[in-house]
Amino acid sequence: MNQNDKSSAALSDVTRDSVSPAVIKRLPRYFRYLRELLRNDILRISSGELSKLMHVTASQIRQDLNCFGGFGQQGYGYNVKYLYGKISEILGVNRNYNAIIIGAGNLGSALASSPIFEKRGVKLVALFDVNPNVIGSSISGYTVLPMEELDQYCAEHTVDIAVLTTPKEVVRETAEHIASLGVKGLWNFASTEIDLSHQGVVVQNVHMGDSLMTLCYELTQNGDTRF
Amino acid sequence: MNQNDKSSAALSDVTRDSVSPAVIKRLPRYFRYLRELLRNDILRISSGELSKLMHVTASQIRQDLNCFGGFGQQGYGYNVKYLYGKISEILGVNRNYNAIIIGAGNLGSALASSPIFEKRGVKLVALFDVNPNVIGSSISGYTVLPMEELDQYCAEHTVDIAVLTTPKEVVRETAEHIASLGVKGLWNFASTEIDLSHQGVVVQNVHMGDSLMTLCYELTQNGDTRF
DNA sequence: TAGATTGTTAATCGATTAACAATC
DNA sequence: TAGATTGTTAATCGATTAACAATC
Repeated sequence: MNQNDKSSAALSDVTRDSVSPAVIKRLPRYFRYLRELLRNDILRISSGELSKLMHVTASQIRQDLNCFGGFGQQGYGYNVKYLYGKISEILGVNRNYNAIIIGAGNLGSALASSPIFEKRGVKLVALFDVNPNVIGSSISGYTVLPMEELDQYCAEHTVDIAVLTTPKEVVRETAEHIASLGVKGLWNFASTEIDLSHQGVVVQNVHMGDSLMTLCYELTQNGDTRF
Repeated sequence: MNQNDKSSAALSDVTRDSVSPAVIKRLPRYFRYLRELLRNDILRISSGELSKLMHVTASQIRQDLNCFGGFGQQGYGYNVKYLYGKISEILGVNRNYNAIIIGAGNLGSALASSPIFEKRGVKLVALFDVNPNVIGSSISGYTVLPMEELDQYCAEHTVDIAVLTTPKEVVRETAEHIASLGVKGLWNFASTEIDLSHQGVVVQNVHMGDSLMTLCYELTQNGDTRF
């Protein structure tokens, strides 16, 4: 949307050069803050102002954004709408990726019912499960399909992302199966890590439990009058 | 459990000195792999073997573990059971922290029904919600309590961690309210970031959406024959 | 033009890796 | 003892911050 040819070409050139993982990990955070600014009708912001808001240095913001091109203007700052558009483009928000959920248990249902996909331009298209009690039931407007239909479904539809919310015991074989069907992205919620990079499949392992443990660690360090 | 006084004292000394954030973030991963080794009756491992398993350098493993003390033995390697115990201790797994969930919606229910707390030595003790349709219902054996009873509950019970699964619109005020009741740890699932470090409250913001966006970014970089 | 703020280079800081002496 | 592997120091690498010239 609203993209001019010149900067779009420049963008592709730059994004092909590998950008540091540290920078990439920060992009979604910029995306969130820019959206919030836009929601509050703030149309212009300097790296200095944004740095106060986000609690990072202005230097880091300018450095980060410049990995992808000169999105600002000297003496003015950044046009929030334009910058938001660029970050969205970089993150692939306007690519309309299709996602399926494998495992329509509690977590799968929670994800299906949440706006998490929609807000990031990802379209949830189907849910699958092995449990006969769940198959055929309706979750957030989706009829849960049996796993037996997965192959056919993937053959007939474009599926970019599979969300894995199966028990961890079966997640590795499920992942390999899905990869064999040509799905190129896995979003894995099982605590078992998956690596299919050798097959050209990108994986994000979520590990909510690690986050809980880090919290416990910090609690344990932090004063902790109970002990 | 099974802790000898000398090494325990040494441990406290070391943990008080601040360990680098990069190391801390890796601890839960060691915890996971060590548990898995133990489950497979592997009682001894060298940094070299563990490095192959975890796809990190042996040097990093030895460096990381040494932040907390000499847990290995030259010429032998590491005793898996002992090391697992030590990491557990560092992460506070045996401290029996109590947690409550605020917001018994889809995600809150999913967490309550999962073994995520139990596996890390955290005890879920109650769920709260504002929705009259949810209050009084039973989720995974817990009767959902009305938010009005939160203050009294926290006064009468020890609550270490509050899990925030409320809509993001109310998460900041909820967080401040909970902090005012003396709860020292927040596990926040709303996409709005919370910082209450000035009040001595530790917070882990989960941001599942950021993970999804990073996946989309990688998909976009990775070949991506659709475009 | 003068003021402001970016883009970018150089300096600093922290984290990772390599190497090896200590030691089981 | 000889072999293996840790603990630890030193070297490298990458990421962050500071500084300032370019420029709107």
